[in-house]
Amino acid sequence: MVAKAKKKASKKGKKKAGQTAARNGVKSKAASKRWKSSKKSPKKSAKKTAVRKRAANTKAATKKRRQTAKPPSAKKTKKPTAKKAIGRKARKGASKAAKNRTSAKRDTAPAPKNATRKRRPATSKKPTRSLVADTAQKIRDVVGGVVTAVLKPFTAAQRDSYYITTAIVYPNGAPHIGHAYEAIATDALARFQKLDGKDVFFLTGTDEHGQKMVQTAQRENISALELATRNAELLRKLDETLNISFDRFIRTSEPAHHRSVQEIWKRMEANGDIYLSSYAGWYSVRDEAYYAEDETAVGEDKVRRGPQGTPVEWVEEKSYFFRLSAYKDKLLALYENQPDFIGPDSRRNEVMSFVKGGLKDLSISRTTFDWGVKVPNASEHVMYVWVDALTNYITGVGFPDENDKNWHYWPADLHIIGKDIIRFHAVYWPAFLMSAGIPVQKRVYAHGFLFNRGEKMSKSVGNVVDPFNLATQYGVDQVRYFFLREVPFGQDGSYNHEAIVARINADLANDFGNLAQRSLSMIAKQHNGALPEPGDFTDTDKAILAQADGMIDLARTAMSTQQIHQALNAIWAVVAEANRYFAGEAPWALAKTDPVRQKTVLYVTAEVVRQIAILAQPAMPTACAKMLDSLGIPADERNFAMLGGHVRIKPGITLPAPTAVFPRYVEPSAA
RNA sequence: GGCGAGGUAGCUCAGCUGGUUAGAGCACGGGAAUCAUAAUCCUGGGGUCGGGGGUUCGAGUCCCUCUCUCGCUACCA
Repeated sequence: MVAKAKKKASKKGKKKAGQTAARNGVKSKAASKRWKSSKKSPKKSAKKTAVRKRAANTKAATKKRRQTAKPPSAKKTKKPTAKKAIGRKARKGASKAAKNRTSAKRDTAPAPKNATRKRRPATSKKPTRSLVADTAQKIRDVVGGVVTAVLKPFTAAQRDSYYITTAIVYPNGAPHIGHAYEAIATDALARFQKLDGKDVFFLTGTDEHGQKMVQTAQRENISALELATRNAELLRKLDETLNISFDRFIRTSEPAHHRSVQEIWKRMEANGDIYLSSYAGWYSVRDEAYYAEDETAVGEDKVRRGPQGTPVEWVEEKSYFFRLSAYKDKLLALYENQPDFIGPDSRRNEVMSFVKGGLKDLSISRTTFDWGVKVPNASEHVMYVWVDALTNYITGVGFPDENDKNWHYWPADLHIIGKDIIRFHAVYWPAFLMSAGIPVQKRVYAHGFLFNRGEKMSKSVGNVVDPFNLATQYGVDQVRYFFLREVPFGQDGSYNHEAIVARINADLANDFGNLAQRSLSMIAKQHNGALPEPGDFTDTDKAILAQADGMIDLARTAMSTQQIHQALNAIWAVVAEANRYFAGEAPWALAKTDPVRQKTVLYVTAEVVRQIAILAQPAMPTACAKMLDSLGIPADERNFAMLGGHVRIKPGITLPAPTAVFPRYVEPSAA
């Protein structure tokens, strides 16, 4: 009983902490607390679409292997001890035979189920091709509805621009790994669209106002603006280090932003949605949040404290309110009519249930500090948090100047944010926009949090990782790849040294880097660096080419719902298959027995590597550029229009000496 | 308390509208190859699918129940 009560109490405290995340920008410490104990990452909708593909891949790959394998029955008498074991083995053997039959059947099946299988070559010993088609279809089956919904409001003809944003960061400290993660992911999404032909605008920046900034600055004996400037520069430097391709870095202290915020305020006011009232309660300066009476307690020192353990004081102040309560039905209609407005699905469910529960009006101004945007015609008021912060997304493209050269980008296609601020982006922001008569953004996608060895990063635990150090230690592209591939986007993720090294060495050095190296060095040594002219393609060649050609569609499908890891999975399935192809064809042996055939194999491999390198650019721009240099691909032939098989690498061109693009990570001590 | 999502190999996870023998990656064991950044390829062992009922010819896959985990949210004190 007591324990239960205690548990409840703490639960409540945590919850409130999360709600007051307010000004903490992208990720609040307090909000993060809630995730501390979560051992497993939430498995939600993302996972469903995510892994289906992978499963399909691997399954088919296994089938293939089994087809070429010896009859399993030959080995079945190994361990006749346990009855169970025998039964098991026997079953497995039978299973293999059955699977062989089915996959054989599938390969000769009369008609593909659907158009997506059109690339499937006529016949082959490798069922992996159909696997690609299957995969594509499966992804479509799962997310197809969503994809079409995304595109519904704007057909391609009407709109080829793509406006994407990160959340703006609260710069009261140095940027941490969470900022790096969000920037990397958003950058990969932005680069993908750009390479795919979209006119992309990518906004990021800092949310600089609020009392906490003032307090931190006071401690350091500098002004809030100086503090903001210092940390904004650090953040910008981090972005540059990580190769983030933002188009504009916005700071909310900019005069342009103040103008913009005041304008949206006026429009909301003109619409009758802002009114003056008063706000009273127990206020914690340190948390910058109000607490209900029952959330506070008087301690032994006779000081009343809030759930975060910070002192609170009774404050009554005039405050402007936004009539959020009037938007319940409109918001619900928005979620219904635009099912893809919030992602992942689990977040959508949460938001909808929150809104269904009824909305309270929002306090949107403060008189207790003045570091912020002044309320029009009420200069003793400063805007409080969300009207100010959220409006950056329209300031960034020129609001309120609708003749601005960038205004056509609005409404944003995608706001990438942390899961702790989903409500502000999926409830408040569209309500503000509706009130002001501005089109609502298309979509909000919430990513998860990162944990160091499963634990939240904290100074006391001593596991704070500086994102700059990560980049230095492992390499920028390596870090980017790791986070994008390792963490299903939308779920929480965990990272540690071993996992990072494993990805770098296995995926990048061994699988991809070495594939390029082993083929290109053969071209360099045996063909004087000239890309050989291929002979006729065998079914095997056609199979691997078809799989490479199919990558772009898979990637597009995955990326349209921000399943970045899924796109990379699809690409690396081809990397694996290409290694199988190379080993199977053994061009080093063909050099002596069948030189013509060897040329074809080397050509096909180069072509597959080319497509992989082009498609992996959003994740690893620099390394892939080097790889494409090694393949002699001109700068203007590195976009996604060059994928899919209608364009092939040109034989005959002389390639520069290959260099190791993805070196193995060797422990410093062992080096 | 309400709503929602989950509990499948050592780890991370796939398994669509129920169908013959439950899968992958990583890790581990064995073998092959030697072009390549000692990088690759093949192969094996290992789960009775949280517990218990039920429906069905047949359930990881549907229903009930218990239990545990996680998320959102309300309220009491």
